[in-house]
Amino acid sequence: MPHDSATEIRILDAARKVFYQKGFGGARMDEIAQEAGINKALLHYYFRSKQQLFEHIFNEAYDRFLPEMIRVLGSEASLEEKIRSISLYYHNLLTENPLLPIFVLKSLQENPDALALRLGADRPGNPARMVGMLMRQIGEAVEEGKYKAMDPQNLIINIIALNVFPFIIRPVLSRMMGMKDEDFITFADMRKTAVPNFILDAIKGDTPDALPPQV
Amino acid sequence: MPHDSATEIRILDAARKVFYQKGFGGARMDEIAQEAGINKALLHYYFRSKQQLFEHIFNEAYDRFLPEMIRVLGSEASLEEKIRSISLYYHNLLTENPLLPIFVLKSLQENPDALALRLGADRPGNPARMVGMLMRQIGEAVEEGKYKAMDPQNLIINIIALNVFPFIIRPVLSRMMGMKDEDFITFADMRKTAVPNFILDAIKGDTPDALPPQV
DNA sequence: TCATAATTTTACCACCTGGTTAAACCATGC
DNA sequence: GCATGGTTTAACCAGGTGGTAAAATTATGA
Repeated sequence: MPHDSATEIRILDAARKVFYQKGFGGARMDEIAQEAGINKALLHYYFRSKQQLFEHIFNEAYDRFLPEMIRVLGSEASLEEKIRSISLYYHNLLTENPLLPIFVLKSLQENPDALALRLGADRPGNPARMVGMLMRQIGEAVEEGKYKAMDPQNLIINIIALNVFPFIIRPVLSRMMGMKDEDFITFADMRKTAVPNFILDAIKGDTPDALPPQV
Repeated sequence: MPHDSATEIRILDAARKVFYQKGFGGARMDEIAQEAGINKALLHYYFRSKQQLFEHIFNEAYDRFLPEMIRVLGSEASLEEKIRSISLYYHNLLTENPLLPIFVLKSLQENPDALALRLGADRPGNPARMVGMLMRQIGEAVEEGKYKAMDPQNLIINIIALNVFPFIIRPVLSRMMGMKDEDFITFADMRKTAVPNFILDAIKGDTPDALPPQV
């Protein structure tokens, strides 16, 4: 059982690169091998199958990006502080790993059930439980009259949407609005404060949630 | 050259279904043929190659969902009316075609350049031009003092993000937060008014865009 | 009715893909 | 040196993939 050998690290680096770009179905074992500077048989020597190699990469991503998020959500900070922290956190995470959102989405769509156990597991630090905590905090802040009445679940989705979406549609932005790489970086950088401001203004507003449409 | 024959329609229905679910790379010609109740050779008889069949489906999606959006953006309505209209429009579109966003994202990532010409073409009704018009309208409304100072591009991304994102992460919602199909429909239905209210409160708020983070 | 063209099927091919086998290579200890 | 065990490679295989050829079937019109 090899552990942390130079070869294994090179394989994981290559696999991460290829899987992130192409997803499970689109990735080719030969391409990963070539990217790692070895041949395909050796790849199977270290990781028995494509599936096992993929799971290494997916779990690694999961373990890398979740703990910090859980720390933020579970802290004693105020709602405003949390909203600002989450925005900064996503900004840093996605600037360093731009392909992460699409990778997760693709994986979840290609193989929904295999990942369900991981996401749904009822252990401490479980994301669902953390989201539940944040929802309670939102509910309390609303009852105290700090913010207008709203559905906590709705707010959480909005927070994540505003922070993650630009990275998901980055290719659209670059082709449709002619946004170059440096433009995107400037844009994303500006949003790391503009987004929490936008959210905080929204939840302080006076329009109740259930207002019917006027068009 | 066959046109609109019953077989061709069955093929397009089948291709739409399979391509939407699995993307270009994941789709199998045999599966499309079986779904259409014919065999693979006939598929190639109607559409010479997988690539051509795929482009039919992609262009069809593009032509179906864009004109109405352009009509909304190009109308004489006020900014508030447009924001409400866009939210309703996305809600209807994505409720009827839940797989559309992921299909577009996947396609754009798999084959970015082939679709660039379509998105970037400088013809009237070109999306980039419509977005430009909306950006000018936002800028004017801000100058009139109706809303706080903000970056128009930022607002457009926020509008789209809040409307589209829930449909993109629907699989996450169902597994992580235990949201059943009927729950999601209720949730999305509520958002079609909650989202424009959220946005309008946000842009009426008093926090300037450039406030530095406080955490 | 029957020739002609359009439609549909059967059988097939070349190529790619994940995975395996067996042999070769190489470090280590004696 | 050389035996041993972990590491790496070349060669290969079975199954699946997009695509094609040619025969069979069905519609069309004179």
